[in-house]
Amino acid sequence: MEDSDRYILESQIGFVMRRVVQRHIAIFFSLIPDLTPTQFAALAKLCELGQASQNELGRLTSMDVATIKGVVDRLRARGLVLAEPLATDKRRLTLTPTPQGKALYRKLVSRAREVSMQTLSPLSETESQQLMVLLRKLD
Amino acid sequence: MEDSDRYILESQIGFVMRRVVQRHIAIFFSLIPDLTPTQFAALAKLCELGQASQNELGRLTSMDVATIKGVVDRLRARGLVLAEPLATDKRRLTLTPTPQGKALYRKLVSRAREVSMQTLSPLSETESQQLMVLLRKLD
DNA sequence: CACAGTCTATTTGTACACAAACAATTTTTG
DNA sequence: CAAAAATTGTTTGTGTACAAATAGACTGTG
Repeated sequence: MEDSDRYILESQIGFVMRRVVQRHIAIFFSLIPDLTPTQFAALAKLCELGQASQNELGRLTSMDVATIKGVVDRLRARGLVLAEPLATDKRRLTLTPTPQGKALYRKLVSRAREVSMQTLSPLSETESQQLMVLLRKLD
Repeated sequence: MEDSDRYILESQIGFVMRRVVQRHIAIFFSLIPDLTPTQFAALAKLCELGQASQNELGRLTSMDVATIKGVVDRLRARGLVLAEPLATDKRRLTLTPTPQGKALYRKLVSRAREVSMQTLSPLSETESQQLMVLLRKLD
């Protein structure tokens, strides 16, 4: 009764994940100080698609409407993304990466791969794959 | 060359973890709307310790000095935590859970266990343990 | 003992993250 | 076709999260 009553914060999945994410973000920042992980994700996805509406980009990068707006606004302010209203649907804002946006993405993508590698560096190849499989099930 | 050039956002550890954390927070909120995960972590740790300085509590819950201040301020505002300057070291703020804070913690702790269980519910017992072992290595 | 370095807490500024409410526009459907 | 429903984007408010700067208090060493 005593023992089962104890709640060990450090053993909870949420707590451990928060710490792992903190470490990951620190690694990201050390290798890519130019952009935040979120901004890079949005830019990467937009470069992959070539074009997308703001909402669409948010959905594909798992960002809330309010969040993606902020992220896109900052990318626009830095001249990495262009936004234009869509003629055929006046609700939508069509986003396109600018040449600078594409260039920055191309420059940073290898470092982004390195971020993932460094994050997983305490694990063996097999362990890394296992982890990804398990995390995907929680996705 | 083509294939190794592709950067698949959805396969990156950071992206997947962000999504898993989002799901976890949603589960947390559905079971414990009273407090945020962070607030609960701080309260739980403080109840475990009985007492701690603000900085100490921050370190033990992996929160930045500015973050723990905000969290503690909100717990104090709700009468869950009491803060008193320490006579023997005037820099420190001694934190103690109030009776209401302790009562709330006792009330919520079983639900917090349930949050962890629901988060891990897509995994078998063995898989959950594997995941925790792997995440701890990235910690 | 003095003072340089460390520690604690606060403040400010930037950036996610999400809920809720709103306006403007499609789209659906009765 | 007209009203209802859904979609897109914006705004506001709350809550992490972290960097950097500051002030006050302690500690250690010369």
